[in-house]
Amino acid sequence: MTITEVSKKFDISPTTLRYYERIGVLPNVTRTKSGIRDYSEKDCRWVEFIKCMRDVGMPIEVLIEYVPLFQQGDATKEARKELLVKQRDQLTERIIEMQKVVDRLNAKIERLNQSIVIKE
Amino acid sequence: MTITEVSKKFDISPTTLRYYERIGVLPNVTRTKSGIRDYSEKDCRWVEFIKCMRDVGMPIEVLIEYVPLFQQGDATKEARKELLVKQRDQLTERIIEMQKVVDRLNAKIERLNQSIVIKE
DNA sequence: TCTTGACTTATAGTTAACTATAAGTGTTAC
DNA sequence: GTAACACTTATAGTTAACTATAAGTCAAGA
Repeated sequence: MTITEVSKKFDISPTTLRYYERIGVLPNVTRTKSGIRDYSEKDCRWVEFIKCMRDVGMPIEVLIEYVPLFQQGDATKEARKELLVKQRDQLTERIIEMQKVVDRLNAKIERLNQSIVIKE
Repeated sequence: MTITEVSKKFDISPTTLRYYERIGVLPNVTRTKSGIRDYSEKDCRWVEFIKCMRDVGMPIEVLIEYVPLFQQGDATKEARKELLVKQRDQLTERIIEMQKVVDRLNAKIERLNQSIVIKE
């Protein structure tokens, strides 16, 4: 897959895809013999993973740490697990906080509903 | 309450508190006759609300829109309700997405756990 | 062959939301 | 009465994560 195809598929600009690769968040992408990026299945799975993690606010810093660990294979399993557990826990905490805010907004909305009804 | 007290209570710097007021995200704070900020109970409730909303990622833009609506009173109840409903829905969607990522991370962690156990 | 699109490096700009600095004045508590 | 804190306006800097521009090379399809 060319960079524009991947760009469309995941809605990430080619500039950003190159940027991700440059800063080490995307493992080196497969190239044609002439040097043009030719994203493999595996490359695409990485792109999707990065997008997914970025979309929920995982910092790029964390991904920059994770990628080389992954590439080093079995030796880094414990380290990767720790990183993932930490991120999962942080995400879980944020979900709980956000759910509380949803409840709070719902209470506000409910009060507005009631006073609107009374007025009519 | 002085600005430093409020700053400590909510863990927001005095600079940020003044900034919030300046951009219109915090309704004008009560002042002493000499002009020094003297946060009332109500002022504090606003600070807490703003902090809470910012903490879950609600954009300042949205709060800048909400505050004057609130100050205009009853006439803007419908508008405020719409704004709150929209924000609640966006928050809910983000929670769902984040929960999916938590599940995904859990699956990854589980796989790592298993392969670590097998190796031992 | 020529247009279109890919490549590179390097630098600079953008956005959101602060955060800091300066420079000068005013106020309050000990 | 003075040190510690508050105030103001204005401007500039910071951080994260892109996003854009330039300037020049290279390659593949109609």
